[in-house]
Amino acid sequence: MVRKTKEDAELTRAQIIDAAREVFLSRGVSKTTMEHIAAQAGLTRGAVYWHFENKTDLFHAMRERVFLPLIDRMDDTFLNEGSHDPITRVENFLAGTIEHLNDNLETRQIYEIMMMKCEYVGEFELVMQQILSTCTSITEKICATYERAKLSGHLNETLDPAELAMDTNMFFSGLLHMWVKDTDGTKFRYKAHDLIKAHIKLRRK
Amino acid sequence: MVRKTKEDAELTRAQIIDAAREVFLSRGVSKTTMEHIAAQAGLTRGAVYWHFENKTDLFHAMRERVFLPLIDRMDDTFLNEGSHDPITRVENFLAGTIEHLNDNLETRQIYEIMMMKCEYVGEFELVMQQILSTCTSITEKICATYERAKLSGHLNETLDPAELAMDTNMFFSGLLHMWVKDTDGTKFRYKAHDLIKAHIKLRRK
DNA sequence: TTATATACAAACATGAATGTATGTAAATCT
DNA sequence: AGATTTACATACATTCATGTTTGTATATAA
Repeated sequence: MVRKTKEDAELTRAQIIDAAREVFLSRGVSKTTMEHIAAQAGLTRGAVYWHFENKTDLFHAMRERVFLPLIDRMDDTFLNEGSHDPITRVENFLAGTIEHLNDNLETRQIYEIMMMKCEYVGEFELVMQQILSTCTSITEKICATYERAKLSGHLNETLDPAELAMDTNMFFSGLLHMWVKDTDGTKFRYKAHDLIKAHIKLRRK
Repeated sequence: MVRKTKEDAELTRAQIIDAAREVFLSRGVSKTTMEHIAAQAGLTRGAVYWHFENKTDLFHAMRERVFLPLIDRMDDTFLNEGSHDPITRVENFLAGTIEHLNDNLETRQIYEIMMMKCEYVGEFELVMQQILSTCTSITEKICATYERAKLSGHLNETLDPAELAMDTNMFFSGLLHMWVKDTDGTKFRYKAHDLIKAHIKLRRK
């Protein structure tokens, strides 16, 4: 059996990405070979090399599955949830991200790979830069939201929106790391929502 | 030239660890070979294999140089700086850790390796567990300190020490990650102390 | 002072992993 | 219907890293 139809080929492509994710997760990106991935997908290296130039190419394909949607979701939460007050919108963004991780196996695994099973060296350093600038843009959006909260009187008026936004960003970054790294869920995952509530409570009037 | 004295051997051992750190940093742990390390140290693989069983063994030796002192420093800051009020002691711990990273090249590089140039797979998963439990113990110490602050009236009395401690822990974890990852220092490093001040300010009465 | 253990260097053997090249059957185009 | 791609599998060549073994000069111990 060879030469599938075009849709079939697209399907095996996705299948290879899924296989790569599984193997990356259990063996780490560096120690994963094309053979591992092919075997996990029930194919040979020939198929993998047909669809992807090399492991790096495959990694980026996997990553895009998650990080392009992330940007969209962020805008949605901040711009379209006009019914809640600004501080609640921030809270919903934080809680929603955690919920999304909780519900979505693919996203969760890719985050775990990127935080614990990947070395940011050479061409991967660009990825790290990209992550950092995503963080910066999140901070800016949170800052703008806190400023609106200040205007609408929902924010404790003794506090500075810019400082609060960066504090929230550090908090969230740390929370994400802990959440993802607590793979058995015994130490941090179950507290995540309470932590977010407590963090947000510090800001409310 | 062979067969050095016992002190000479101990010196080359340290030299190998230093070399490993440099190479781990630039090539990532997985892609580093014993040959790379030996060359960087001006030796052959024979020397490296004499002092260390394998790369993992060498990695752990490198890591211990930083993480054993860390535990000590933590106790010092929390227990012996009795002259300041509790909240200031927390602030000093946070700021002191950043300062230590700033001043100490070895520590900074090892943190960078552990956060960005290392895959936590197989035997390395234990290291991650260890890091997580260190975090938990930090939280506990911060919590105890906030509780003393509440008793001594330095803490805003509407706040819960346990919640605050976990919030501080997430904040600090995020800050450390950002600080280390901002390798050129243009995005986060220069703000670190202000971020800490702002974070602590939220807690003071 | 001689024997032995030490601190390495050099050589060897083995096992991957990679990328490419070739083969091939079926889908698609003309 | 025949020609040509496509979507893989298979085979090949090369490079590279590892671990081990052996060699050896010198500390150190007896």
